[in-house]
Amino acid sequence: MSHPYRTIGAGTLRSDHVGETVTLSGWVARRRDHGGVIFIDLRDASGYVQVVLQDDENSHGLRSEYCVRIVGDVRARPAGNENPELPTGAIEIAAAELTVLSEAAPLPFPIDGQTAGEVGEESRLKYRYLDLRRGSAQKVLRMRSAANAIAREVMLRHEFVEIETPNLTRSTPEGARDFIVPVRLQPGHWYALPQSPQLFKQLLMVAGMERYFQIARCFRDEDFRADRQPEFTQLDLEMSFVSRDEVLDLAEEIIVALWRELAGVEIPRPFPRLSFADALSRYGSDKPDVRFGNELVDCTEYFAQTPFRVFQAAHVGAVVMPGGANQTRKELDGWQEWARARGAKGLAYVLVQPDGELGGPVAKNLSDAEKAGLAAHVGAQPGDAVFFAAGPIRREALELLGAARLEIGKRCGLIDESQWAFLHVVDFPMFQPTDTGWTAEHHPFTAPTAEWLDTFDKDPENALADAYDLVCNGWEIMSGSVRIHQSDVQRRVFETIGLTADQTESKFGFLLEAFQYGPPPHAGAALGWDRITALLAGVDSIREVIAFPKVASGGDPLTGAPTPITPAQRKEAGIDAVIESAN
RNA sequence: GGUCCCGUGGAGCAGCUUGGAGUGCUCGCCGCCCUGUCAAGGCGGAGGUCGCGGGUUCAAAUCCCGUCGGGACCGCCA
Repeated sequence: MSHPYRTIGAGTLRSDHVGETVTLSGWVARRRDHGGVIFIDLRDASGYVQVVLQDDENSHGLRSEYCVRIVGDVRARPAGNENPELPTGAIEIAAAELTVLSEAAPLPFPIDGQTAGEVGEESRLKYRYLDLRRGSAQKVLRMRSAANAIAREVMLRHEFVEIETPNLTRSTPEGARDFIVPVRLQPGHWYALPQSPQLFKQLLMVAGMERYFQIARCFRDEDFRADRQPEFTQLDLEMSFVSRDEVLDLAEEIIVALWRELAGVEIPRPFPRLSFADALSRYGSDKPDVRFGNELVDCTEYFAQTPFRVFQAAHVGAVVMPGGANQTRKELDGWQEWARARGAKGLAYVLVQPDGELGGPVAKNLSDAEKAGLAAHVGAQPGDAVFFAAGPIRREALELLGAARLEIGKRCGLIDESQWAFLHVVDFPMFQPTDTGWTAEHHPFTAPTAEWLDTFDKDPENALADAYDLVCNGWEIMSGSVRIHQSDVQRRVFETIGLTADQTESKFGFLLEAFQYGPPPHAGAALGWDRITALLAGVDSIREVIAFPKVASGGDPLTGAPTPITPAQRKEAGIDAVIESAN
């Protein structure tokens, strides 16, 4: 039986098919018109094959990206004309029949060819359906599909249940701005799109599902970054009757399976674990890139008696820039600008001269004893530069140095790009200070660690939460926590962050009510699926792994979204309805 | 809300520092030639409000101000 369009994939043809008559359908990737004979590279989802056509009006008129059907015989290429570069290079199709299924207008940018990857992003997104015809883009989306399948396999093997949760819901307690949707049936009332399925998955634990997962779309109305889109995908999961390590084990299993099958790399387990406190001290970040060392050095004690006013601070730290002493004045000034762009006053530096003497504007402010031992204390060699951050708030000083460390890593080529450096960051602070008190660092349902169960509300500054992040090469790719299931603990958390009973009732009364009916101990996490697939694909932006992403102003160049609405739509949606009790 | 980079025929770039005719490169497009190419080749051709507006100047792609669009980052995103 023959198929009207295709009997076999173009890219699958090999020498053993010689002699067969095949029907192929696909696109004209390239054509080479010699007059009497015309070669075209026919592309379909399986790959390419060379088709040989005799010159006639039909074949001569073929252009790039015409959609065509070819019937012809597979034959071995004439001796000497094989192309070992191509999987199908030993054979070719002698076309007996050519049907143009549809023509293509001249292309807005090259699809096949060497410049294909260099096209401006706006143009690529406007014609995303053409952009996606390119092999590299196809590969990425197919890989993402495979990643989904691998994750599902792992989850189902562990008896997780895949459950969908609403996209039209109410505002949840995460910290981001909500996208809101007017409700025609209740003018003046609005749905919120979920920032994550957080509350629903906890309700599913109350419901006795025990193990839930979902490849869930999440929505947060915040500004874009290379790794942030307003709608993004998480592999969301929650487990009953487990503690932290079982969640981390499962996460490792998912990651190892993904990297094994999609990157061909065996990631050793268990992944290293680092406390938040150590991550901050050593790397100045809660998502350290540990593909290189060059760790921060604490200098607070070292400068305890310093005559230099700037270093008479609660916290002084340093990071070394190898070979940084021979930077030009302009480059060193550039670092000051770089630091100011991050809200710092500047970035003090000392240059270790080849003879070991210290140079730079800061050196003359230091005592002789300080100068003598400084290079040894921070681990600097002659020729290095040492950057310092000092200030009243330890975390701020360390984060500035952490950013400098990353920048140094990039500029000095310290980062081993071939490496996959996974680690769990654990024991986050439970609360962070606000102008008036405390707020939850993670979210208000995050449990304290066992040591802090009795005392977290007496010492919120130092209390630790049983929360965890998974980091790869400096990207946060998973975040989760053990949840609170005891009502008295929950009540104490609300009191600590200053929520009144009325506020908790109106914000998440339904969850607290559910928790009156025998909630199981539970814990969970969400894996940033766009970031994980971007890492696997080796691309710099998650836009590359999303079929139809948005640009930084929130628009989609292809559809033109968002658009204004008509007065009729506005009226029908009830956007302008006023509710007296609204606040 | 802020900082920085980019915007030049369909694509990707150079030209801008030091103002002087839309000047150049690679690719694509159109036509003709061409029977073994695979980034085919040869000849010829078309295609531009230099993002937009204003200013300086005898003269602006080039300098200045503003604005729009894209990107990176800070803030923001627990």
